Amino acid sequence: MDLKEEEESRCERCIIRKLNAFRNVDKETLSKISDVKQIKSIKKGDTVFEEGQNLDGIYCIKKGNSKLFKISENGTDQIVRIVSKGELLGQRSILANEPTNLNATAINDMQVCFVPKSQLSKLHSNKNFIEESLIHLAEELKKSNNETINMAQKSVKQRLAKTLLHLDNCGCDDKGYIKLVLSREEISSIVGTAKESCIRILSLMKKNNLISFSGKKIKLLDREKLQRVWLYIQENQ
Amino acid sequence: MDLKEEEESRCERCIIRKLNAFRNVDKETLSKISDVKQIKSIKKGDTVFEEGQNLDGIYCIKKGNSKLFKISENGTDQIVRIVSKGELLGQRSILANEPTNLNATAINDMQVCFVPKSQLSKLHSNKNFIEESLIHLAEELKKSNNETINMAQKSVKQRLAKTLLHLDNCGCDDKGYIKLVLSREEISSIVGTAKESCIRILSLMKKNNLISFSGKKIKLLDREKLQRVWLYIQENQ
DNA sequence: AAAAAAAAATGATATTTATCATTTTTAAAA
DNA sequence: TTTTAAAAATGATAAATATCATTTTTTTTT
Repeated sequence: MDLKEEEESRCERCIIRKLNAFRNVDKETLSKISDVKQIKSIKKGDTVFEEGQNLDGIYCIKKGNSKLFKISENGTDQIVRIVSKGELLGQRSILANEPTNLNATAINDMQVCFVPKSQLSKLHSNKNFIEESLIHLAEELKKSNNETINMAQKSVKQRLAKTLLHLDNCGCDDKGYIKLVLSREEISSIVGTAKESCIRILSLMKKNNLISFSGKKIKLLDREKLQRVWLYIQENQ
Repeated sequence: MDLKEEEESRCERCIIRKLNAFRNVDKETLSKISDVKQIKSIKKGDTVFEEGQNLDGIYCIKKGNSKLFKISENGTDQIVRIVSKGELLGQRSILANEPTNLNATAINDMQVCFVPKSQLSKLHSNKNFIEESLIHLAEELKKSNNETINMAQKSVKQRLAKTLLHLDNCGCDDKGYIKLVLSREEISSIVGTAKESCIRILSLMKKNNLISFSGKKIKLLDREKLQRVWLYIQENQ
């Protein structure tokens, strides 16, 4: 077994362990799709796919992160989702057999496994796979509905607190800083606000000892208070 | 065939014709589920289901409209979707096998067909049905993502214009008024704003001859201009 | 290391939207 | 029909957020 194969096999295991969509697919089918799986490297800032593009497969993230976003007329992006290791990119589009409705760009250097449509159709006949996909889409729909409601009803401060808690939940480094390093502009694209507003509130949170910075990196100092900001329990500040 | 059976059979045809989810299901399976289908009447303002409730079936809307919404802490609802004749209620929850995440209430007097879970599982083994469900959820997810983006990036005026165009698209009466009559508060719950803000903008639109009123009913006078408001093409006003 | 460019931070101000109070209109009940 | 209640409309004001200008800091390039 040469290095490349070993690499692929490791990726496979990673998918099996981490990926809901493939969790219940039998080994035979998995080995069938893994035969043709291609591994691609995508540099930070590079595009995985663009809105309106016809995909001929899905991407499984092996390493790194991608942002799913829409570009608005005035140029400010809206990030809909951050996709991480073990998750799929392009699933909705492939399942609906439609062009993508969102852009996907690498937030940092990525490695992805590409599974062509032709191979996926093998999985399509697999009842477990299609049922997992259903459950996954149902889950995403619930989350997305909640996001809509949050955008409509929560203040920028609340949404920012929630975003920080969410990013923190996705992983910290050994010093407690949020692993996923985003620019202030990217953070405001998640929150759905102007970057100046975002920066202002971050500064305020720092002053109030809710968070601290190290360069661009952010560390949460008081998760409980941030949670209370998110839930809008007002206190002296 | 007594009246009740005739009624049921008409309902069945309505489903077959109008409902994507059942479009490709074979007649045999359909007749199986229609045997146990129950017809329920739901009065305006009454609850179909509440957030957190465990459903034991889905509702097909035969007549009337329902709003899917979430109640926020401060009491202002956020309407996520208006569901109309031929569409399903509770689908996401049943497919994910989870409690509902939204409330469903009758906007006007409704008639619904209730299909119990036990009957649906027969459909679950039906490849067409489950694939249609996948496509439907994928479509809903795309719409919901767009909603999130609109909430984040469009003004109240733009969102209101879009809401009016959408409601108008769902049907008008013979005099051109939007069929679905909503209170100002319900409209603002769709738009995601305070009812006073909503009323103010409606008044302004009326003054500018974009719309007219007849009681609570609204008629669109200039769909093109409303479209331009939605797209934010500014003009003298 | 110095220069240039990009990102972050801050201030001043304008705009949008929400909130509270009040009046008017419409619908429902007695 | 009169009374009562609810919904819609309007005004005044406050709060939230965006925008533009400028400075400071960080990062990148030469």
